[in-house]
Amino acid sequence: MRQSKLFTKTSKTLPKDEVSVNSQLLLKSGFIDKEIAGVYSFLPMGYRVLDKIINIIREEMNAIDGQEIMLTALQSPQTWEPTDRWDDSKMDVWFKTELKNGSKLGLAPTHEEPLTKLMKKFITSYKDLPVYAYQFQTKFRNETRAKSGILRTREFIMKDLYSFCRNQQELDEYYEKAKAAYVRIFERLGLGDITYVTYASGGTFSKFSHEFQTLCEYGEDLIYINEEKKIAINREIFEDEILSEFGLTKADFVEKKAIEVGNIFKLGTKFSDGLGLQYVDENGERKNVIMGSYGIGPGRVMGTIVETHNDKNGIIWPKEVAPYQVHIVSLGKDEVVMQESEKLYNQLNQAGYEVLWDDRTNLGPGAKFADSDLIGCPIRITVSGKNIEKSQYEVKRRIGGDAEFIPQNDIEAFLDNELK
RNA sequence: CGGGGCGUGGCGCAGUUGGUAGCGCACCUGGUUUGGGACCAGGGGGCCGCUGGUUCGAGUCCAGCCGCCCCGACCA
Repeated sequence: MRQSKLFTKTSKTLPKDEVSVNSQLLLKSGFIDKEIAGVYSFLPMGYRVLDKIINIIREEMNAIDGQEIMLTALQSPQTWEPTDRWDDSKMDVWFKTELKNGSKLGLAPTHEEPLTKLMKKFITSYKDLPVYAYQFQTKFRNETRAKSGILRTREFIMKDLYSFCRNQQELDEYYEKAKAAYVRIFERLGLGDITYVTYASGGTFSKFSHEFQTLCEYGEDLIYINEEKKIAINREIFEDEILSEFGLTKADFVEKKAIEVGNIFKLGTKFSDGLGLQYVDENGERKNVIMGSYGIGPGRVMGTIVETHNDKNGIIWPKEVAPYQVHIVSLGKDEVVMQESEKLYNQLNQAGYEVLWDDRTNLGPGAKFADSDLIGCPIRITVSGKNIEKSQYEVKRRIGGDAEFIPQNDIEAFLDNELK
């Protein structure tokens, strides 16, 4: 991408009341735009990051036999009344509206009911199970208070996978596979070191659910971690009685703030019972399907990455999710510099790298370096007259350290080593 | 939903006792400049959040409403 063609611009200033690091950096760099409180648009660079996060999640969901679908955001009360979740006192985040003819509609805050209802059309026998379906879909939640940039919003994309199993054992096995998939996802997203599988309350059908909590001072959750056993416990179940099951006491844990980036939950028969999703087993008996749900919010993940990967100059994207892997910065407007830059740009594109080229000729070096740091691509290559004379490229990692000078012929080998 | 702060060109802000609405950034034109947010000269751009009130006259005073941020409560 030629930066001169990018319609977004970086900004030097921000509203003084915009406090969260993720909103500051993402707004300043032109990755996102705020429409209203808790409602954000993703602009070209931000959407590239979001898309990369989504694709990593998609690959891991496919790897555990997830079948991707796309359910509807518009929902009818009939779908939700059987489980009593159309009632605003039971589900208090509904956005509700109506058709011209007066029929009530709601914007889906989650999708257990519609998918369970859908599955009634396809699941009748034990031979139809298990089934795992997931989607990346916009959820609408009328939060009383949106806050923290893109960490708590009223409209957001969620990956939600739902499992449909014959029995508890099948669910338990799949649940463990999903948990392992989630661990891989957060590793690939660059959050592995600071993300903890956290025990949380489980509801009617299992003792625990699991949250994926990323350590962050700006997080709104409190968790308790034991590094030795790699165990983390959510605040709501941090009690002596529960800790004793792990052979631990409160003194063995350290309190940390964290952001909940994922959540997996055994639903049991709560929804299949409510909506009548049953199958006939080998003996001809009708049984409720056993369900589970598995959620991640890609937008919140993006905000969490920014909160945990930045310095005073801007964002430091992990290589897996950076909008571009390489940022070529051309200094000056010499014909030679521009020609050499374009040659490198074409070469790296052909080699399969994602390249942002700052080809703008109306800015000084300071402005370009500041923009480059703010945008936060992993590798910056500076092309200037003095480097061209020496047939070398000047390469700097966004994560830090001094610039290195790489002979022009070795640049692809260098990048292979850094990025592959 | 309770408390606090704030709404003025695209963005960030100033605006005194009520009296022609300003500055910086960005933008346009011309010129100089180019290794960490350059400079000079000229130029364009405003329902001052909305509605009503007081007044000869309101960005400024009063009332109501709307919106934004933060803290708290809430967050299958």
